[in-house]
Amino acid sequence: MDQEKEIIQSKTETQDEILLAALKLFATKGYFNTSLTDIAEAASMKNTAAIYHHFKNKQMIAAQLYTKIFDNLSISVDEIRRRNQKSSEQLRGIADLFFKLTDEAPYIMQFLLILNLNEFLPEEKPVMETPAFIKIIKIIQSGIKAGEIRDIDPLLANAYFFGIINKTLRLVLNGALNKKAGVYQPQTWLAAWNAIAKK
Amino acid sequence: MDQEKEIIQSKTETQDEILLAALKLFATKGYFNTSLTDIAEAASMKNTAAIYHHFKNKQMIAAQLYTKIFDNLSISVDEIRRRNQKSSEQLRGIADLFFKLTDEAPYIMQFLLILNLNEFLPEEKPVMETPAFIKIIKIIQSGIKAGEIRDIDPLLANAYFFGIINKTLRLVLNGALNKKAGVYQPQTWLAAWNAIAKK
DNA sequence: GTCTATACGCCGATAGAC
DNA sequence: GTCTATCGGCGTATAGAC
Repeated sequence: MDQEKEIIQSKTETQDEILLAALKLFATKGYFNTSLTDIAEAASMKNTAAIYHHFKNKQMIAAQLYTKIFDNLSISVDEIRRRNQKSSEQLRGIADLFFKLTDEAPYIMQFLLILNLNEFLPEEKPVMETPAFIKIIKIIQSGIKAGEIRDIDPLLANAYFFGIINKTLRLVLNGALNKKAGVYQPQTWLAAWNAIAKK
Repeated sequence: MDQEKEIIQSKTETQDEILLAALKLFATKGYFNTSLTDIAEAASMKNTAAIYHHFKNKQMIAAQLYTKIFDNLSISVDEIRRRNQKSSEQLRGIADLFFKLTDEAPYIMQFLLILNLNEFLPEEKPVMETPAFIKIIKIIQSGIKAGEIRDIDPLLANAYFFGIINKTLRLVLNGALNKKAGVYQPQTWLAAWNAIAKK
C-alpha cells in the first residue's frame, strides 16, 4: 500500500504524512466528516497548528491531493498510449491500471471514483475536463475512426466502458464484491470492451 | 417536476415543502454544504426554528427523504415485476423508470445516484441492502435460471447492467450529456442488456 | 405553528513562545 | 517547524413570546 505514498509524494516527508493521512480519512469518512484535528492526530501531531505551516488551509490539502492524483493519472495514460498503438490496447491498459490501483491504492481509487470532488473542491476542474479524461476521450475517438469501436457519441462510449468498470470497482471498494479486483478483471474488461466494440 | 413532490409526499403540506427544499439543496450543493438556514429560506420561513416543529433535526430530514425515495422505488419495482414476466422485461421496466425519473425528477435521481448517503446517513441501510435493490438481484437470478442472462455472479451482472445505465444518467444529470435522458434511452438500454444477455 | 432571541459547541484558523 | 493558547464564526439547536 505504499503505492499510495508514491502517487501523492510532494516536497517534504511531513507533507507526505499529512497528505496520506488526509487521503485515508477523506476516502473513508468523507471530507466534511474529517476535521483538521483528525488529520493532525493521524499524522502524529499534537495540534492542528503545525499543519498550517505546510498547507494554507484544509481545502488546499484536498486540492493538493486532487492535483497529485490527476497528474499521476494523466502521466500514466500518456505512458499507456506510448506503449500501445491500437485503441483497444490502450483502453485495456487503462482498465488494467484501474484494477491494479483498486487493489494496491484503494484510497486513491476511492478518491477518484466515489468522492464528489465538486462538493469540497468547487473551483477545480470537473473530472471530465481533466487532461487524463480528455485523453481517454481521444483514445475512443481514434478507435471509432479506426473502426475498432462502434460509431456512437464518444461520451456515451466512455459511459458504457467505464460505467461497467467503475461500478464493478466501486463494489470491490465498498466490500460488496469480496474478492480482490484482479479476480474480476478478465471478465469485466471483456464485458466493458464488448459494450463498445464494433461488431 | 411535481413528480418530485409526489414521491416525497408526507403528512402535511409544510413538511412536504421542507422536504422538497431540502432535497433540491442536498442534490445540488450536497448535504454538508446545506445549512438549516438554507432550507428554511428555501421553504419560505424566516428562521430555522420552525423546522424543528416538523423534524427532530437536520439528519432526520435526510432520513425521511431516504425512506420516501427508497420505499417508492421498492413499490415501483414490485409493480414492474407484476406487470412483466420475463427478466428482460422487468429489467427494461426498471431502466425505463430510471430514465423517466432522470428527466422528470432529477433531484430524486441525484439523491439516488450521486450522493454518498452513508456520509450523512451512517445508520441507514446501504443501498445494496435495500428492498428495492434486493429485488433487482432476484430478477437477475431468475434471468440466469431461465437462461436469459449469462451465468455470472448476479452482483457482477448488476454492476454491468446498471454500471452502463447509471453512468449514462449521471452524465445527463451533470450536463455532460446535454440532451434529455430519453434521447439516450434506446441505445443505452440495448448496450446494458447486451452486457449481460446470454449469447 | 411560526416568530425573536439566544445559547452552545465544534472547527477552522491565527498569534506567539520555544 | 512544532508546540500552547486562544479567537471568531458558523451552524445546530432550544427557550419562550405571540
